Amino acid sequence: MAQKKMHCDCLATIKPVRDTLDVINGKWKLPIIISIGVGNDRFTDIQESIPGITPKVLAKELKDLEQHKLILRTVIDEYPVKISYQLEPYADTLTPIIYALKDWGLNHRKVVTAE
Amino acid sequence: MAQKKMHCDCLATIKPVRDTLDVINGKWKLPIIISIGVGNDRFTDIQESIPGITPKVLAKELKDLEQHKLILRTVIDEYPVKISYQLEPYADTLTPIIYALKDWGLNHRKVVTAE
DNA sequence: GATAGTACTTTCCTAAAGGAAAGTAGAATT
DNA sequence: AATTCTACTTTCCTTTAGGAAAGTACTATC
Repeated sequence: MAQKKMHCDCLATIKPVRDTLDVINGKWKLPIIISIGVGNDRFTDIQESIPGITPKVLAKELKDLEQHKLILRTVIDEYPVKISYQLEPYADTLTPIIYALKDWGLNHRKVVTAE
Repeated sequence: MAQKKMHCDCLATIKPVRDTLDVINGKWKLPIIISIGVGNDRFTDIQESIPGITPKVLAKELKDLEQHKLILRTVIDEYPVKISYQLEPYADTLTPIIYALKDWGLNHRKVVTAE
């Protein structure tokens, strides 16, 4: 028998984790979802609520998130024309992830500053 | 008074989330932690357990994770010299994040294939 | 002296992410 | 005709991530 030392299989966890990372990867997608979730529905408000984001990056990420059915873009036909961004209900399923990341980040800051 | 329309403040959430993302960003760090956590402690085993990873990328990410005190690198002085990678206890604090990402990924696959 | 085994490193390359600064579009107001 | 407002777009550039293929270092065994 070709008995080899085998690595332990962990694909059952790695694969879904990577599926998720493919959707919410990068520096900006979760911050944008958080910002919209908290009530910022206009391009400029979202931009101002996220330090360091440029309009180019914001526009690109908003398109990505729209394609992933996480946010909804609505044109409001007033003067001047406004655009409203809202979370799709599906975006709420990201809440546990956001809280897990927030909690870890808060604790990590304590750990790092305690050093 | 210079009353402006104000964006809603969400920095209390965005900042810790970004702190976390700074540590576990990229395609490979969480898969590596999962692999080591499940029992793969050797370079080659970790490499084989994560589809698509190259030795160069694995070596770099292992160094990053070691610097962040998430894994421990131990030299075993046998012949041939072996290296053992283990999770630091601190890496266990990432478990809630990993499960949240795994659960979301599993559900997302259902959602996407149902379309 | 050659070979094997483990854990990488090196080189070279492409693609994607990110950023600064300025510009544009379309309609209403002055 | 010029200005204002919102929501972007455009250009140009730098940085980072990722990947393929081959090579290296060390030591023990044959």
